Amino acid sequence: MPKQTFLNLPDDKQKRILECAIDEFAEKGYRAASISCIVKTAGIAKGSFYQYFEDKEDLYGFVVESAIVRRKLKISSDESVKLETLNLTQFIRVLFRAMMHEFLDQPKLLKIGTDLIRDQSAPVQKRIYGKYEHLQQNYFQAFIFHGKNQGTIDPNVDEDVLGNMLTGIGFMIGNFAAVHGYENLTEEYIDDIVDKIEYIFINGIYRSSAE
Amino acid sequence: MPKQTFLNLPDDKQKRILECAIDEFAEKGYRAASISCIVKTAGIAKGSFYQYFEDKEDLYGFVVESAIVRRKLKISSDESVKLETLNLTQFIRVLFRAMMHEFLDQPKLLKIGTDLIRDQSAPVQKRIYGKYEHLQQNYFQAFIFHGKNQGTIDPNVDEDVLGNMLTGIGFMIGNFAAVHGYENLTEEYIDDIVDKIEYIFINGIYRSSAE
Amino acid sequence: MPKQTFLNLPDDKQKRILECAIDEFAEKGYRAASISCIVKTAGIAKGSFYQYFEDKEDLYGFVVESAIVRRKLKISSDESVKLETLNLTQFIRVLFRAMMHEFLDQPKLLKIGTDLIRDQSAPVQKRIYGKYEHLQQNYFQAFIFHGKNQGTIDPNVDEDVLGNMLTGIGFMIGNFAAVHGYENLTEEYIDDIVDKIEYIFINGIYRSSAE
Amino acid sequence: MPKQTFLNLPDDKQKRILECAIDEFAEKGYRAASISCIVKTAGIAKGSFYQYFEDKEDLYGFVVESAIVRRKLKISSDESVKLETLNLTQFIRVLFRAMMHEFLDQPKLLKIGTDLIRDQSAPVQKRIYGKYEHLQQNYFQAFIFHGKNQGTIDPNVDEDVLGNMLTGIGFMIGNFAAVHGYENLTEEYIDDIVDKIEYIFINGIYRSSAE
DNA sequence: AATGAATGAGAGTTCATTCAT
DNA sequence: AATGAATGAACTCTCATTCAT
Repeated sequence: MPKQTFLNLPDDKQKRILECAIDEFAEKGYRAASISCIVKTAGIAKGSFYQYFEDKEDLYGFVVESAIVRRKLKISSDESVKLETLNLTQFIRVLFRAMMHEFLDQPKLLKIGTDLIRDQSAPVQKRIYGKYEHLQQNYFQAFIFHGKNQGTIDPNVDEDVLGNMLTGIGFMIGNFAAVHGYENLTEEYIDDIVDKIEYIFINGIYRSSAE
Repeated sequence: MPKQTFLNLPDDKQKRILECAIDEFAEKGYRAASISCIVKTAGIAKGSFYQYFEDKEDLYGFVVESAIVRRKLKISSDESVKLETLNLTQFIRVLFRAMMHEFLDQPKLLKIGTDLIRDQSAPVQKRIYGKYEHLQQNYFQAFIFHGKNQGTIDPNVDEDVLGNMLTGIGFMIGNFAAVHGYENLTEEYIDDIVDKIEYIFINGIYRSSAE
Repeated sequence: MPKQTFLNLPDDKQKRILECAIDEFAEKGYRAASISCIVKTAGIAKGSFYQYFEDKEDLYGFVVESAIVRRKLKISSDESVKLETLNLTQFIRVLFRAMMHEFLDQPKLLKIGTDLIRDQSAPVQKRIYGKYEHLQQNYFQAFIFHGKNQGTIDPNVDEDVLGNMLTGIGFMIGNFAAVHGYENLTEEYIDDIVDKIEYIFINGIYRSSAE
Repeated sequence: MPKQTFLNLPDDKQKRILECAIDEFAEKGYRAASISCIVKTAGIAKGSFYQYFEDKEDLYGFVVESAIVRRKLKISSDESVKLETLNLTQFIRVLFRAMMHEFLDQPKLLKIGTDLIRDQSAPVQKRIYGKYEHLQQNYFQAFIFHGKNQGTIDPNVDEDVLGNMLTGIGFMIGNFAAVHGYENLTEEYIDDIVDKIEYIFINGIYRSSAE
């Protein structure tokens, strides 16, 4: 929803402004983020900002949207073609790898995204969130449907619960990255985590003898 | 770290101030919370506030600390004694019920707690979080150790992964409550969710024939 | 004082710009009127505006001038020829009708005109007003001279006082229109008001026995 | 409607702030008046202003109210006692003298007052005006009723028209003062004007022979 | 110790005007 | 001549914090 003026800007300038905004919103959250700070970092006049965007909320919406778009692009361009051909184990590995890579590539966008999901007491976030809510668990819903259709996922498994567990794992990874540093999220480490998750999803958590 | 002046206050006054602060931080988050609002609600003078606490951050730290203290108390006094006697199914049900009940009893404290976990980029939160990080997943760690010791939980299950999945489910429930309202978190609904989670933890998510 | 560039413009474009400016100044007053708004409504570029006019004040002066010109045209073309042939009662009726009709025909110009008269403290208005002050009470001066020459108006009546009273009535009508809506300024209503004014101008305001 | 904080201020400080506000609103009108300018002139911090008043509109309302209060006080304390005992000629002289003196004493308040009456397109003025509208022509209504009851004013004279004519004369005097300077509004000049108005109200404006 | 008025930096936003194309 | 993006000063208003009583 930025104004046409913004869209007419040279790509690198658009990108520069967007990156500065992402940095600011990710670092400080919606409320504490400062337009003054953003324009200073981006090297534009404050008046210019208001020729690009309606107001702070408009910019925020744009940042959120761009986060979603980037996310979508990532998945679809990298994996979607082959998804049909994967068996379940491969599928889940691909999915979690993609998820985890997101934390490495776009940790700030994810920070903004989780803000959006959680801080719905703030009216602005609520409003923005309302627009994109339906895009939420698409990942996992798609994954679960796929598995059920393939006949590999147990149809008795509740979709919402499983979907939300996976969303929860997303938070877990983010938290891990935040605590241990993004540089520790190596490919190997990721695969190890995926193995462990997969183990639970295959075996449950109980001792065989206990069943 | 409130000043001695605060600790000298009569207990009910201390409590009143704390409750007002909790309300404010839970509702608006750290940044948007207003000292003016807190002192007005608590019925104290603004000047007095700064004789009780160093500054806004000092109060926030105090609120967080008290939240953690309360949380611990809750679990230990209610359930810990009997935990040893439960079998796994009962154990997990008790645990999730307790978790869910927390949302009903202390939604504000939980709001503050999750703020703390998530918003670690905000310098204040970072500082405060650093002090209490080690208190995090105690719940689930204890639960998993217990299960493994009992011989009911598969020792191959990774503790961190499972612990974080459960933490994730905590977020899920919180989100559900935030979206659908705390009044919809009935006992029945909770049990239904627990059943579904349990199903996954028992059976995994895959079709038996796929194993 | 628009620049030559403006005067070179096709008539309809000039007129369009003028009308938009009138609308804006009438609706919002000098200070609140927005150049951005005017250029958008008029469909010209903001840069062009500053090639037509020196600045906002320049446009305002042009609007005022054009308002005065229109006003003069109106009176002279409609009534002046016949004024000589009217008796006093007819004359005053014609005059007030004309005055009142002005509110119906040109409420915006009148709004601008009264702004000008009243707001002389604002430096811009002061400057502009200084140029056109002498054009003020021409209406009424002419009317009074005419009446005195005809021998119908008492030569002892002070011209300035009467002229200003009539100007005051102008404001009264404007206020009535503003409060009750221009659509309530019907012919019948106007005639009624004129009758009442006339009654006072004929009889004075005192009881006959009191004289 | 200022906050209690303002009312607790020492009288001279209250007065200083009020005077600065009057100066500003009178000089620039509601819209163009600047809070920054007022606080600088009054020598208070910007933050303090917002502890005294809700917002700009609140201050404006207070200024308007104080204008009305001053006006009322003036009349009632100076003249009201004796009004009953005056004959009409004396009465009208007293009234117009009072009116004219107002321009000398409070030209700024009158400027603000007429702003209020005229500029009802601005939502703020409209709102404030709505509150005090009923106080408007009280002067003149009282005067006319008094005269009619005394049997000195012709009951056929329309009250609204006469009232508005007198209001119009108020504007006239203001305009005269603005154009010729307040220093020219001497007692003698005032009496001269009153004589001329009175002449019209006694004799009407027409030549006796013309009736 | 308690009060609450005073402070001023900083927030988001607007707008007349300039300037590069 | 025409364009419309760029500019920055000025606006109203907020709020954590200090200070005088």
